Amino acid sequence: MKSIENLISEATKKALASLYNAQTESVNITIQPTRKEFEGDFTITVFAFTQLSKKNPEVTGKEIGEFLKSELPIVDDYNVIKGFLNLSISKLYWLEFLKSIFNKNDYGLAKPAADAPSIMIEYSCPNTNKPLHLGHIRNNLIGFSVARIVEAVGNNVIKVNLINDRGIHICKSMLAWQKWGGGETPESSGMKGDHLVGKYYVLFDKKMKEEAKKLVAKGILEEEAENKTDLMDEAREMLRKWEAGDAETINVWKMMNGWVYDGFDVTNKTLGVNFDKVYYESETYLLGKEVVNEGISKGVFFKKPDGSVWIDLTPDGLDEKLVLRGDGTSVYMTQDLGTAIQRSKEYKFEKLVYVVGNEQEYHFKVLFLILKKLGYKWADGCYHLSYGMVELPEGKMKSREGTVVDADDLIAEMIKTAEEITKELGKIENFESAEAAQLYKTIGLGALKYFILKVDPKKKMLFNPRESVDFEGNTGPFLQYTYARICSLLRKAKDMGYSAAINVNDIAQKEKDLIIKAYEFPKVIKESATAYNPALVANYVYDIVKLYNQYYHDYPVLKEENADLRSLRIAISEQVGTVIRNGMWLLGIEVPERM
RNA sequence: GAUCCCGUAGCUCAGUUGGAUAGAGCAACAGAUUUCUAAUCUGUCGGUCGUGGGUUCGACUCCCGCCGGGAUCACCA
Repeated sequence: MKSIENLISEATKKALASLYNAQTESVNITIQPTRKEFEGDFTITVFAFTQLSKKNPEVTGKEIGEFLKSELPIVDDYNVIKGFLNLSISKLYWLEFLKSIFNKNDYGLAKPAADAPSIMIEYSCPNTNKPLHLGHIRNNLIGFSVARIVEAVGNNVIKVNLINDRGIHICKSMLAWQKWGGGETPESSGMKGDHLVGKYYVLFDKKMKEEAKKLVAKGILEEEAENKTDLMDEAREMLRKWEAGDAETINVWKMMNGWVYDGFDVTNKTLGVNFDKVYYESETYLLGKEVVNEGISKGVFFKKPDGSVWIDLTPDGLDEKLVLRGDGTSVYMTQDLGTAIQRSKEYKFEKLVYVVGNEQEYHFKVLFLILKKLGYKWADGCYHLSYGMVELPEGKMKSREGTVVDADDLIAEMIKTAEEITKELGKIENFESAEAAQLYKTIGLGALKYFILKVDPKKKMLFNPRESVDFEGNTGPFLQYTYARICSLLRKAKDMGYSAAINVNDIAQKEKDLIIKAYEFPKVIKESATAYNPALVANYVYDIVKLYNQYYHDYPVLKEENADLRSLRIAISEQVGTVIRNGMWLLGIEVPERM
């Protein structure tokens, strides 16, 4: 079925050709929803056509409107205000449209064909030296939601994680645990593994600073002191041992990373995010070296006298960039080159999306440019989904100042608040305790996820703890509530023997508004997939929910005595419920059937 | 110093490839429940869209300058 916009657009071109004898190949026709203060459903801006018609906008609009009205059966009427041609689409058409999507539980969600393009999305990418925090939550939620959205427009999606499980930071935790841990484990301490390891990372930092302070007192420069501590030496020594494959070091490393993975799994499972494939840096960090050699022979890279390898990007307006250290060891760029190339061999993807914070924009610009210069065709399909930092009312999160919002704490807090508010409202007296616990989780996480996803990923966002636990207005629980209320309505309808049906030939304005809104759903998903922006879906769901609540308030459904009207209202309610459920699915937010 | 991003109501955010009188939520105030879930709905208050130019029939949107905030430019990750 052709979209209305297409029909209108084509008919308008026909009008221009037949009325004004115009060439319409290159004419761009802008069609937008009519603003609600005017009569009509779609609006064509006619200013641009006055050159073709040689008449003023009013007259041009009228002539085109008249043409469309007689030519297009779906156009019932039109009016022209200033240069705007407002078209009213026939109510019968909207009812037909409603019929066409009605009972489709997966409305808006396309199933990817087997031969559909593949898109790889990398997100999360934590270090294993400390637990996840609010920044990771934003990353996880964006990555997971974008994956669903991209899938819903018909792509095959491969969700991947790249865990930074090696390096000096992990050695710091290990060293501190060996020195002062006394053999403590998650079991013996009762601590979640990632938090336990994080505790030793913090302890290392504290002890090292104490040592550095003494060095400064002895006259060593402050900026050099930390690097000159014995503790840092020991940590570096441990890293060397790790790289040399020292058995004892590897064992401790494996054990402590295992604790961290168990911890991450719990957090990710609670958040509801997952991956198709997990990469570990310990397995990929050597990958890029060969590529560097190839690059030298291809003349893309060059070697400096000290042996370090560089690429000159000054012709591209960037700097010279190091791709391999003088001692032959990798830098970040080396690994990322190698990993990307390996992935391209493992999976045939058309796009590779990196969900990474905007502080790394330069890095990815360079990475993609190098891949392109190395001749990889798929480099054009690489995209850095660069999201803004999460800030707190008192400023940025700083681990040194202890202002980092821990992911597990935050999630627990949201769930607790959901419980308190639910109990306060006294809505679920007849719930089993397990059912109630599930509901608190659904609501608490719904609030958190929606709070984060409703903001454009590209923008930095302010996380105000007080506002995040607000469950009224433009919030996740508000959307969930509307869904639950629809479910309740449908349950009652069923009990009363009423069913949904579309047997009318007239509808109220608010009903038409809702159908039009539902009509926009697939379009919104497409836009949101193109822009990798879940906020478009979030804001859309909010819009339709707001419209529906007004409708719910103004129009009785079950109390309506006219059976046809009643059935129509049930049908509309059910359809809105489907849109809410599927929209929330795209955001990774669950919806409760009662709350 | 160079490059990039951001600046919309007291606060948090929307605002489609440039379109009509710039919209929501929160906060404040005033209302609506014998009626399908009031986590709801309605109303009031709130704006020189940072600022000055330019392009255009038309600019929050595009271009240039300036002001303010942030990020990046490591043989760190």
